[in-house]
Amino acid sequence: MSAVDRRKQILRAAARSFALFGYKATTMDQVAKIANVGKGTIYTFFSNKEDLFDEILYKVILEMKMLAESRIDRNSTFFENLFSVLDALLEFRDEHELFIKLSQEVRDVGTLKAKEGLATLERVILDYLEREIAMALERKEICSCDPQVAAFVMFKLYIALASDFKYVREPLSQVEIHHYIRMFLADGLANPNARPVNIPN
Amino acid sequence: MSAVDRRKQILRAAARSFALFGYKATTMDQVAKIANVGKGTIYTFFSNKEDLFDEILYKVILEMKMLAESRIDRNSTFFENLFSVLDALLEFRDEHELFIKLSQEVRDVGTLKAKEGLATLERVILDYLEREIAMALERKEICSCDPQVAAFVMFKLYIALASDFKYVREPLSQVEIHHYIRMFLADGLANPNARPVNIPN
Amino acid sequence: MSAVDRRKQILRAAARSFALFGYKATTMDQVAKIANVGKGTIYTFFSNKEDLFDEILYKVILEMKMLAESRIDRNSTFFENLFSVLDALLEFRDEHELFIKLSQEVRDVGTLKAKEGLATLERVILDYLEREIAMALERKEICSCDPQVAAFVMFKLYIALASDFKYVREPLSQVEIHHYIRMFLADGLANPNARPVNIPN
Amino acid sequence: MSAVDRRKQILRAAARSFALFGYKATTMDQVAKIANVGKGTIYTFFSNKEDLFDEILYKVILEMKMLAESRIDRNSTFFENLFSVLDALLEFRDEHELFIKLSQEVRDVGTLKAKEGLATLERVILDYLEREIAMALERKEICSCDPQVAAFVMFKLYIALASDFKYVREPLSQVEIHHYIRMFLADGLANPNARPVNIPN
DNA sequence: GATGAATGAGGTTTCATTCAT
DNA sequence: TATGAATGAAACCTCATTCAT
Repeated sequence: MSAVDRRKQILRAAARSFALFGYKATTMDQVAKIANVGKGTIYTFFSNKEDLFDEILYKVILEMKMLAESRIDRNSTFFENLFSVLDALLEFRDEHELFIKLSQEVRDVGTLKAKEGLATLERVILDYLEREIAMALERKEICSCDPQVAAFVMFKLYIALASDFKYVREPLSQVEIHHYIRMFLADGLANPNARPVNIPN
Repeated sequence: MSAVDRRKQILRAAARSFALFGYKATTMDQVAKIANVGKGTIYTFFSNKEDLFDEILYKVILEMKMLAESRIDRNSTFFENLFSVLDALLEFRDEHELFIKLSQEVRDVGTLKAKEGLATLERVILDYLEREIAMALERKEICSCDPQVAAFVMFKLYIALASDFKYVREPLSQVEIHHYIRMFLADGLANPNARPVNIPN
Repeated sequence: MSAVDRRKQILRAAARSFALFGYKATTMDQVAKIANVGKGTIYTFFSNKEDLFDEILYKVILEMKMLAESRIDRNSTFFENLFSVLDALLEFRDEHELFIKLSQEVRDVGTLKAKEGLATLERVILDYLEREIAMALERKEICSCDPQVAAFVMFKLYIALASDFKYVREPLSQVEIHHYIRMFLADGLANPNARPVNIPN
Repeated sequence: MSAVDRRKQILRAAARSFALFGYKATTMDQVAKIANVGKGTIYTFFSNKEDLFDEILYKVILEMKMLAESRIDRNSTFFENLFSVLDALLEFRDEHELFIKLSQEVRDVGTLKAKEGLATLERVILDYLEREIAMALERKEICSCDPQVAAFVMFKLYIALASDFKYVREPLSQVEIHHYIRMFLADGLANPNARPVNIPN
């Protein structure tokens, strides 16, 4: 196997383990076993556990950024863009979701550097959302609110439905997630005009 | 200092540390230092780390149960009751918030017993919410949706606003939280009739 | 209760626990509980665990010395004296046995001082036996052998029958012990003249 | 050094320390230091202290069983067989002696499993001896006695001479041990026909 | 003087990291 | 270069000893 393949395999294994068990509970032995490489091999590519973590973080940030930018169309409405990006995210859900969990476990990551890394990603996402929301406000597409709070709620709502939910009930399909985000974010629960959720299955 | 005070001090310190750093990352040395007691002292009150954790968990479950039951009025509407309980929870925010974080870190808690404890609490809350939502649906107070999803979203929305938010921005006041939950849950962002948030300060 | 009574109670409790569980496995909490006094009380009489141990040791040494001396009659034969002392020891078996165990656990006693204490007692007993055996040899009462080895075997044989045996089978009565010591020590297993053991029960 | 060598070194060090200081008083630090390995290295071969102890126990049980079976000859007399096994045991004295001590410290071993392990070994040895003694009784090779008591005394006598003795005096040679066991067990101290001990040295 | 809650040194065990092969 | 055995810092927990009541 090539060195590049090995590296990717380690990254994939680590991402999977970090997501499943968190930063502290992920042991290098576990990563090595999942990646099917020797433990020492990890250290030929990454100088330590934190570095490995950071690289995964950085990759996800980059992917998300590119993905979002490729979907935004300045001629579309806020909600059209939001749902377009949302659908793109959901297509790679398995991959990103692995990460999404980590943002909730910031507190477990011992080192300052890793903490900052996670904060960075969250900040990148929130900043982007805030700008979009601010623009939507100016165009009166959404009702008056603090863009910071709105962005944060969107972010958490997405994570809750796309990832957290399956830990307590059967996981939601892409269509269901899409629908519920529209229901809670756009229309409101008390809105009598809200369309009922149509679950295809 | 009296024994009861010491016990409380340890509980407070542990709750604080569990909430800040998670279960695994909380060391008994740390708890001892925060509580300003010797490490051994903790073990005179709690037989081990898990016991300490369980006691905090149990106390929170009890408090929340009592609090919710005291606020529900069967003659009031769903949203009236929801906001009444919400306000009660927010009054003790500092105390409960400590716990709320833990529910996000279930996966990091090593022992089965602790895991089950956390799952229990979340399940208690969700079950309660689902029943209330199902009743509201029958009375047509809210629009058609899966009560399980709606309950889950409410739960996560509360945690996001009351607790998570302050890790990225200035914390929200009780009034703001109240208002945003109404906005996202009841009225919807796209609703032109939604009242703007009035921050007293 | 008087201070002297308290002191005795602690000594008795400690002797019991040392004998049952050994030096290391005996905790001061345990001694306090058995003695029905506060843990701190022990430290008003004994400066530390080792001191408590030493005192018990010293007391037993004294008792045994006095007991042996009171039974020895220079006009009697070696075996008559041996069995006389033996019977005296067996009368206080419960009390002494508590100690006897300790001589086997010398290796568990962490501190040099305690180790030396135990060695002292064993040495006192062995020296006494050696002198008696040497005298018996001169009088041709017993067959040619190294008094050091003979003394040691006598000592161990006594402990084995009077104390160790009950950990694997039903404990032996005083009469049985007496008889078996005679059989193994004086007559020999292969001796056809040896009288069979008459167990009264 | 090879892994197998390291493993053996740890076993040897642990056996030595268990024998010298007992189970509780043997620290993993001590074993590591004696074995000249890092503390963690022990845990690459044995999952915990008890496992390390059990392995030593099991090995000794096996060795003793095989050794005894290889020496027993049904056409020989009881004492011939006894001394044959005895000599075989004495050849590996250093190795077995390490264990023998442990049988005296059963009471200090905290865990049930270890306790049972030690009891098992003692029981195996005693059962074997009892059967042999019962057969000897039927053939009138030895005088009337309880086989349980006789077996126990033989066991303790062997331990006393082969192991315990050197803690109070110069250790006995193989020939001396052989001779004294014959003297005390077969002939009796008071037997005028007993041959004097011939120490070759 | 008696007490037992409080303490921290020292025990077992885990795991990120190193390094000889 | 890839490996995994070896390592020791740091975690949890016990218990002899102290000291405020």
